[in-house]
Amino acid sequence: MQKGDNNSCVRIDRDITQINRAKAILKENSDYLVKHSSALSLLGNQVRLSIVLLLKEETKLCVCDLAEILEMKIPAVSQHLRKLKDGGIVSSNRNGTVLYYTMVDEYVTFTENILIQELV
Amino acid sequence: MQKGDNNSCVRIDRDITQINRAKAILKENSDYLVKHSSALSLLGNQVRLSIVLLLKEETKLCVCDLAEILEMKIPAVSQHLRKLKDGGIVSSNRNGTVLYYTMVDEYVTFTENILIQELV
DNA sequence: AATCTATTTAAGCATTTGCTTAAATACTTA
DNA sequence: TAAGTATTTAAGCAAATGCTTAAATAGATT
Repeated sequence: MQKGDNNSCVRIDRDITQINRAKAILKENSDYLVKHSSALSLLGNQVRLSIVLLLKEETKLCVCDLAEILEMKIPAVSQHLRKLKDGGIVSSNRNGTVLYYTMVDEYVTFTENILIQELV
Repeated sequence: MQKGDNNSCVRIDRDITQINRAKAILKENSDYLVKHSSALSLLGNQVRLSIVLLLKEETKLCVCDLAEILEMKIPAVSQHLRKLKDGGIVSSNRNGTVLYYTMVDEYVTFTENILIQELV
């Protein structure tokens, strides 16, 4: 038996200075990590990333358009849009019965910086 | 009753040219959307984003270190590392019994471009 | 007011995710 | 080769995700 809970390791040769420095990094960036990971989890879905790409290119689209483009049911698209809206990534503007969705400025740059990159 | 399935909308005034252009955008970028959304879904988890940040700062860390830093059980961390490895974001190098994890070069830039950004 | 269109919301369900504990590997050293 | 350390893998389970259908809202038109 070693120390504490049975799924730990010992590593007497571990670098305690490094461990503490790393813990400090985590603490300093905690807000940041929460915000970014939740934004990224919203974009880490093919449907939502497609919506974002489309809104960037076409400026504004309604649920009905998006459902036709994505070949999905309207409620499914609507639920994705709600998540994007709750996450502050898109906003909506009503024109009569039609609700047009648009990218929130801040996230235009954010997603551009992501989408610009090539992956192998 | 309108056309097709009952969850569709009519929108006779919709811009068919725009719909088709948007469909083309989706088709052109389909590979891209698959790759990026899966990479982003990996980073869209607070634990994994923390690991990536830590590996960027500390160059290399083992499961044991990360478990201590993140205050998590070793198997939980190991499973996150496996996902990151399967996604090509990190790689591992054995030194004796210890497996050190490192960022894959390609993703250093990728994550830097993401992490660099401020979010309100 | 009644109806229609666009959209959201609710409820139900299958799948995925992320943890936990326990068991299995891999490498090292006595 | 036996025992120890680091790590992974497996199994089980609760919570989250993403779809579906059906019902509820919101604004426009008759």
